[in-house]
Amino acid sequence: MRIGELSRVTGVSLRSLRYYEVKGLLAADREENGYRIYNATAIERVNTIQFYLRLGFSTDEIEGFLNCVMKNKEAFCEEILPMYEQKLAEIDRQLHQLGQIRSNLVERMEAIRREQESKASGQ
Amino acid sequence: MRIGELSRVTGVSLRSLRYYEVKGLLAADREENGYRIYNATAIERVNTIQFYLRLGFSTDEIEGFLNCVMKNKEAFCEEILPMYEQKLAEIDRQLHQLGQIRSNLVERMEAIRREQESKASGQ
DNA sequence: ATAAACCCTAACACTAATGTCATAGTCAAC
DNA sequence: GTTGACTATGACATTAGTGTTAGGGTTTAT
Repeated sequence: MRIGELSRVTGVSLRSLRYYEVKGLLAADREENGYRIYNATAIERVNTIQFYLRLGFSTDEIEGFLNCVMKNKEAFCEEILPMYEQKLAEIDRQLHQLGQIRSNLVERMEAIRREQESKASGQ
Repeated sequence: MRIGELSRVTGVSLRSLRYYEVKGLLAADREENGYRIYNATAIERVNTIQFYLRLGFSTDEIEGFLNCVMKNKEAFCEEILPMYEQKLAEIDRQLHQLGQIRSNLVERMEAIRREQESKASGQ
């Protein structure tokens, strides 16, 4: 199939499909005129790429285990679990940081509201 | 005081101080030779900018209320509480999204571990 | 008068996946 | 044989604050 069809079937833009090729995630043969041709397995491959992107993995990270998880079940790939653990730690760091910011925001908001009330009550 | 001293006192880089000027956050007079000169209030102003940046506000957002909060107490500025609420909502959206991703990660990790164990137990 | 420390502007880099546009070749259908 | 749909590559834009470098003036102290 050509790139337009692959885009329609997967819902991924032409731009992104070409980008995945540049990043080494998605190979394509070429017709004589230079058009990319994909075999049927490309659909699942693109879906898999999107799956990992939504999990917060970068294309560079995905490149490290995509071939393995496409050939085997995820659990068979030894490199995948450490990647998950590392990504989880990253997410937890971000959650912690956002939580800190949130606390500070809420604290300031409460202080402002207290000041406004004390002013309104003629205090 | 000149920019180098302001940088030393506040711990903010020259680059950032000049950037704040471009963004309209921090005005500076000029000596005849073109050097920026700041009055003493610039120190508190820079500290205030940093305070809001750490709360997750952008320079554009800070520009909207900085003059008011520098002249008055925060609670006096009517525009500030809606900004806080908006920022809090933003943070909560991000927290929610990160939480979703985290759940998916953990779920996948558990599934992988289960598969590996069932394989190891000769299942 | 020279070295060291200071200041100026302007510009590129960075992150990272995607959108968009420009220019152009190819192909199918009518 | 021309229109319209499809494809190709390449390049710039996006976010946003900061780092860094280049090239060039100024001030201060010795």
